[in-house]
Amino acid sequence: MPVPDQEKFFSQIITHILRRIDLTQEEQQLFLSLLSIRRLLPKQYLLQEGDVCKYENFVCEGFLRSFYVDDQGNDHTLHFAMEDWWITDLTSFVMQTPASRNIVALEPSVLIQIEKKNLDLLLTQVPAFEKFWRLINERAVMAQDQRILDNLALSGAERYEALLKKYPSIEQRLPQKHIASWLGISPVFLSQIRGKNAKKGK
Amino acid sequence: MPVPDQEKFFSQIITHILRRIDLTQEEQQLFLSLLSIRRLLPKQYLLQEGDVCKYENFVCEGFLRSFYVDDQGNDHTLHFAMEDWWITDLTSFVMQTPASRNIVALEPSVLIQIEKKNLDLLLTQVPAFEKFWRLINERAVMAQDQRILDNLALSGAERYEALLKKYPSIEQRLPQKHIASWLGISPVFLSQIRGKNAKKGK
DNA sequence: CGCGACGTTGATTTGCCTCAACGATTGTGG
DNA sequence: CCACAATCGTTGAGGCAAATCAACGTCGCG
Repeated sequence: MPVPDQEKFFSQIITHILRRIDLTQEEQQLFLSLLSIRRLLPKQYLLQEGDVCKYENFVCEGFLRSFYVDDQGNDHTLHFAMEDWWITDLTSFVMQTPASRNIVALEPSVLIQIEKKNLDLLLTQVPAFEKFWRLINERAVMAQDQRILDNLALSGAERYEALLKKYPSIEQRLPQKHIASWLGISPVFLSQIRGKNAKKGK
Repeated sequence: MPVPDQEKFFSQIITHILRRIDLTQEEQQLFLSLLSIRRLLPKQYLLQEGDVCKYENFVCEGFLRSFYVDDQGNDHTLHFAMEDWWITDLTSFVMQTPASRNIVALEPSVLIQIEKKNLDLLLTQVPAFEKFWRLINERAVMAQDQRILDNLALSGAERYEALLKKYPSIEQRLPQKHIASWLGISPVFLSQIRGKNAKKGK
């Protein structure tokens, strides 16, 4: 029995990919044949610490969070992912080693997954995908570089401001504690920042 | 007049590349024809904030540092680069926009440079290089991801310890203030950490 | 209705910074 | 070759940003 809406999600990822590289019909078909669709409910785990990450995941719908839990049980948010974003534990995926982090759905989500061995196959069969992943990685490097810079150069309040500027609607979609965790500050402190900003009529 | 030691540096970068991808003799020759060699003295700038970054730079010899200077004049170290590493301002290079940061030599250095338009040409002429840069970017993503995680989850002292574990000889090559700047702590505080570690017989 | 998750607010503590003074080292010009 | 300046690391004192702890109100949900 076919996955409901499979066509819709496949066409979504094809659109996403054709924005960056050109593919023939045959190449597109090969690509699609290597994918699978995965649905997650809120609080459902896509990856757990210790497991080997088998997939690169493209988010068709929903919202995911990857985070690390330290010895004292505090969790630290590494990444978020929403529609048209990719998410994985890259180190675990590339090296096929146990993951150091968890990935969990925050909303009902639909993902398209490609398995490691299928991705390897795809890259040899259709070299255009090398370019695609070069570009994806390139963007990731630039974004992470900026995040590192912000962590080094800005205060908690400034980082929050920068985040809001880049993703104005983030607050509608995420509990504050996860935003705080991504920023690297405590939820209590984020609340204080918001309190001050509110007074200043921002 | 030929650059002294050019052959040596070219063979160094070819070795570096053949570790990751296969190339024919012709492809290697094309690649080499797109490169240029650059020498820097200590304190000499490779890139200055505001300039557009024209090159990807491969370090044959020496040591470089990229850093951002904030409004208050504090500098923040983004990256180091030593032998067989690449360094650039990726955002400036990819988008051809003014750089937000500086890159400076800390030691006498020899770089191999490839210009943006030559790299673009190379990528279309020799698709194997797409794979090469995908792999380079992949490594960068993994390394930066770990750095972000360390910044979120570890104290200054712990980050220092992690750095020493990964690069035990880093202290021989870098002044402490640059290490502190990379770690995101003040030089004074790093000195205190070292003082405590020394007492504990570490 | 009652419980648990979340955000807020206030009090206290702490990790790290800034400022300042001081040796040690390096480099530079006389 | 030496004097001087400049740079660097160390050490101590005081201060601030942000964490922790705790109590409380709100909301959504079983």
